[in-house]
Amino acid sequence: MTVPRLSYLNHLKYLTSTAQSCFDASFKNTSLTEASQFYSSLIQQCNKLIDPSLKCGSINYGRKLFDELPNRHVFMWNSMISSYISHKKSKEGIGLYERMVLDGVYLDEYTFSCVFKAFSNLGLINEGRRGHGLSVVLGLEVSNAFVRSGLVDMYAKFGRMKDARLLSNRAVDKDVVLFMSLIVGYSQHGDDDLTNGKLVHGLVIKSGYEPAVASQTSLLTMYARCGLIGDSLRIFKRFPNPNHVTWTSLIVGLVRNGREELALTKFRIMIRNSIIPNCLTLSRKQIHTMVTKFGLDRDIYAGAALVNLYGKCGSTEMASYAQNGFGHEAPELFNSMKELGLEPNEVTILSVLLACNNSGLVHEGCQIFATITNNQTTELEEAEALVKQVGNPDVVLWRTLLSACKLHGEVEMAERAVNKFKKNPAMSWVDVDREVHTFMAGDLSHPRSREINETLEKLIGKVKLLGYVPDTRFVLQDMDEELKKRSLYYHSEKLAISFALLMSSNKNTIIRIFKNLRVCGDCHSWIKFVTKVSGREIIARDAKRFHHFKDGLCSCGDYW
DNA sequence: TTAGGGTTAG
Repeated sequence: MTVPRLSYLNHLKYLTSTAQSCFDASFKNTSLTEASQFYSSLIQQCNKLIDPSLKCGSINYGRKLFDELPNRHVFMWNSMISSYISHKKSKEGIGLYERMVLDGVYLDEYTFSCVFKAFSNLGLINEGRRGHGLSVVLGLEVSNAFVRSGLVDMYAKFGRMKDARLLSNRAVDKDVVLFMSLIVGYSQHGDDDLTNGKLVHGLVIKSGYEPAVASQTSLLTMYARCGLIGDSLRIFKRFPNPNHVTWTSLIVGLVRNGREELALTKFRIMIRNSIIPNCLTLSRKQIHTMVTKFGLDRDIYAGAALVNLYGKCGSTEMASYAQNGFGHEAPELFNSMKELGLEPNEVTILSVLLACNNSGLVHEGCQIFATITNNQTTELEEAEALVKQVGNPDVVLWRTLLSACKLHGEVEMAERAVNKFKKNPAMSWVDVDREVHTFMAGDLSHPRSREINETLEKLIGKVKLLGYVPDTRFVLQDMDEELKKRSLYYHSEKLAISFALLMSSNKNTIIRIFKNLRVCGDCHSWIKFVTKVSGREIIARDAKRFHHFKDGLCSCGDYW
């Protein structure tokens, strides 16, 4: 049979209606095979017409054709849905999927293999589960690898690694796509799932997919995020030609695990190997000269990172860099960014204000704040509303708001902000032999608590001889003077430092501690004395900035 | 003859 030449849409209409009548006829007709063959060839022609219009990106035109067709084959529904999803229109894709369900269109494995992605894109977990149920009822979860990996990926994206794992266990024929979804899931949500992550790695090795470069980098990231940087390094060594993404993943992993110096070394090796870093590598590495050398100072992220140099980097080298008044460059850089027509975002503004604050550039800080706000009070109210909108605002957000209130004398709002974060208990972390130990004030839970307290008492005795006087102004609770002194002695940072001193006698090893809140004035003075009596360097990163204590002095110049 | 995963940032 020849198909008459008609306009595009009419042609499609003709094809589909012919297909439908042919399909209807096939039930009455004795020549069923012939009819169904003709039917499929017609449907193919239809999709050949409709699919390219979707693939070329003219999705609206494709939809128009789709809507006007008298009969739509499941191919067309699927093409339409997958086009929506790949064009970042998951909502529309799901809309069509739901219409298919309501209209009683027969859903097939192609429908499900793309629709789960739309659920995870939109964070629709309940709808996703319902879709999962439907695929089970239709027998597609079991029979089709595409459907299954779509489901595993969806659960992994939702962070429901247990469900993802359960589903993948059921798959007899695990393929590389399934493994990738699992590995990426574990690397992003798997802080408590290291055993499973390792297990998956084992399975990947067994199934022969290990050499795939992409999954290797994911493995590297997975181990780094779980704190096993040694394993990341081992994986990295096996790369014959690591690219800039691989390098960046390793460097970011090292920084995350507190190995800044090694990260810097790796960064230098990377440059020596002629791997050009991009703004992502640099925004972590935070190296000013590199940023300007590669012309990346126009990039807003690199710019923000550059300005943020103060707050984040824990390496001695960077600290001394910061001490040389680098903070003065922050406002200049900020202004040149604006001159270039780059709109600063909230991170840029926060960073530049932080840098001004750290360098005592009050005037510059106020000026910058003024340029971004016309009506300051209203802006502050908006800021407060914004903070409240954030699902679970953390202490950093509230503190940012608080500093803004301070700047504008907004006492009432400041009180509200203070009330939100004061509940956070003070905690300190210390890294000893690549293991992180956590301490809270008066903490007796550490297995070596008794020895830690002995070390601490001895230290207090020694520093008192050098002139340390407990400053009880930093105890806010209402109690008698002696008790106040005792409570100061057991602040979390004092416990963490005592533990580090107990564990390592090597004078060259720098002690690094982290604290979730700001270091208090008494501890600050105490730590300065401790560097004198122990001859050790101590680096403390608190919630606000970074303090480098050495020979009885601190890099912040007692201004923080 | 319509389908699935992919590492890095403040």
